[in-house]
Amino acid sequence: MNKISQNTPDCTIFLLAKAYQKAHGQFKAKLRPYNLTNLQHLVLEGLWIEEGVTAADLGKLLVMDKATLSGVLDRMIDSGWIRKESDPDDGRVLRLYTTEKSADLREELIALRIAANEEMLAGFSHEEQVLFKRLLKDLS
Amino acid sequence: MNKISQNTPDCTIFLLAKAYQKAHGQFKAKLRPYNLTNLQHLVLEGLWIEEGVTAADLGKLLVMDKATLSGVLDRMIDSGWIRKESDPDDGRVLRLYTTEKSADLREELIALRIAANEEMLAGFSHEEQVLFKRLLKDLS
DNA sequence: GCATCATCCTTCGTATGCGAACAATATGAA
DNA sequence: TTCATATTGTTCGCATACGAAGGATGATGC
Repeated sequence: MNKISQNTPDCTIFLLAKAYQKAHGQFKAKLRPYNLTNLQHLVLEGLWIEEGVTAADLGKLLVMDKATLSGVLDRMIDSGWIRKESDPDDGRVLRLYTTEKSADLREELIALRIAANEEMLAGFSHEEQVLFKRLLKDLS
Repeated sequence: MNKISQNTPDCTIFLLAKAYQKAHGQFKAKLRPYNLTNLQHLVLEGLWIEEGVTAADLGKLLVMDKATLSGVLDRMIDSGWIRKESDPDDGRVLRLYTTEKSADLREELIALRIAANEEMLAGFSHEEQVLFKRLLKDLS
């Protein structure tokens, strides 16, 4: 049991995965009362930046596979967070818009994301936080 | 499109998720020739540390949900990487062992993980690598 | 010895994540 | 114009993830 605690730290990918899983899980718990998943929240943040964005562009924005996005969008339409409109100029394109429901919760949900980020980094000094973000950005 | 590039960097959880996804995807590509998934590789590494480990203990070791692990183990048995044995002293317990197939590839697969880690961190200085690992460890 | 509780594993349901194939549509070259 | 090609979104298949419930088994208190 403690053998692995001497071994796995050499695997940074493992550490990265577990750090991600923990942060993801904590944010997930915060979102549960809203019946939103992490990915659905991310889609809303994307739409608040670019209302009427194309599904393809949103996928690029969020670095998300279009196959994954397709299902997420359908579920968000079913639960009333967003709506689709087909582009009049290009029959292939879907444009995405937020609904009143999401507009009403916008400030609350953005605050939730900010709080989740702060909680995750709470144990770090300011310098460590800046460095950590830079290192992560360099990796992506 | 560039609006989000000014915005998402404020979300460290997003950066963490994307860094994880990228590292995960690169390792996944390396494992494809072996018909192994990332999680299956991780299970093998766990078994090489503790042959005959309990499924429950392995889950704790790898910080993995037992529900997830159950399916992973079944697929690994089907593909001949591991085998199950029920504990003679405790009828609830399954003990996991590697097969010859995985023993034969052990050094190769461990080298693969080391290479994947080095590639991921190749852009960092030694100091940055050490610091990055420490920050990740602190998060988990 | 038995009822209660804890533990181990499985199964189910829902939601990613992503490669691959596909239909519908647009675009560009001949 | 028409055919080849590219793009958009959907669907399928497989593999995580994980909460929740359930069945089998062990341990504990009385």
